[in-house]
Amino acid sequence: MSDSITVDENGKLKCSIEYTLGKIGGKWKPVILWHLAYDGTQRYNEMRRLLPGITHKMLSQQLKELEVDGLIDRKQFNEVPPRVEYSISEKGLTLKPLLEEMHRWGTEQ
Amino acid sequence: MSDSITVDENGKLKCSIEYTLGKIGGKWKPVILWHLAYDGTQRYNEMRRLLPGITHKMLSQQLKELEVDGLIDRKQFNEVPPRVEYSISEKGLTLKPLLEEMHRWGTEQ
DNA sequence: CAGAATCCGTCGCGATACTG
DNA sequence: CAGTATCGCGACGGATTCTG
Repeated sequence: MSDSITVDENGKLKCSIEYTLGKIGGKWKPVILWHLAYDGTQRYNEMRRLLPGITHKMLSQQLKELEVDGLIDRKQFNEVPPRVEYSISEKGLTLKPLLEEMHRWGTEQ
Repeated sequence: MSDSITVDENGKLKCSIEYTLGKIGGKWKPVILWHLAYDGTQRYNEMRRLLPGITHKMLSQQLKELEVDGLIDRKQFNEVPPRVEYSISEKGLTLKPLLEEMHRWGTEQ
C-alpha cells in the first residue's frame, strides 16, 4: 500500500487524496482558487464575471468555505457602496503546483 | 484573464481546470488512478480491497468510465474463474504529477 | 454592491439482489 | 470471480427573491 491513511473529524478513514478532494473538490473551488492565484485580488462581482454561470449562492457559499479553511483571505471595507476583496492566502498559495498541474493536464488533452 | 477556454461536446464553455475535473473529478477516480499508478496492475477484487467502502456499482462504473476515457487499460482473461486485470495506461501516466500533488498537499496539511 | 434566505430538481452515490 | 440491475436517498447545485 503506497498511501497514508488518516482519520477525519467524524472518525471516517481518509487517505491524503480524499482529504485534498474534501478541501478543494467540487465544481467551483479549483477555478476560484486559480483566478485568485493568477489574476490576483478580486472583488465579489469581479469574481462573478470570471466565473460564467455561477450563481450568487454558489459563489458566496464556496468563498465562505474557502475562507473558513484558510485558503483565501477576505477583506471587507466599510464603505458605501460596500466593497469586499478576496485574495489567495499563504496557505492557498501552497496549492499553486496542484492548480498548475490541473490546468496543464486539461490544456494538453 | 489567465485561463484558456474550450468548448465541450455540448457546446458548453469549459476552462482547462473544468475539463480536468470532468475527467478525474468525483470521489473515487483519483484514488483508483493513484493505486494503479503506484501499486501497479490490480485485479477487480484486489481493487476493492484497496478501496475500503466502495461498492460493486461504483467500482465497476468508475473503472468503465476511466477505461472509456483511455486513462486505464482493461485486460480480460477467458478463464474459469474469470480474471480481469486493470492497469494505468500511457495517457493515465500523464496524470502522475497531478496525483502526486494531490497526495503531497493532503499529506502536508 | 455584496450578500442571505428559501425553495426545488437533479444525480452522485450507496444498499441490495441477481448473473455468466 | 467479476461483474449487472434495480431502487432510493441525500447532498450538491441552481433559480429566485429579499436585505443592509
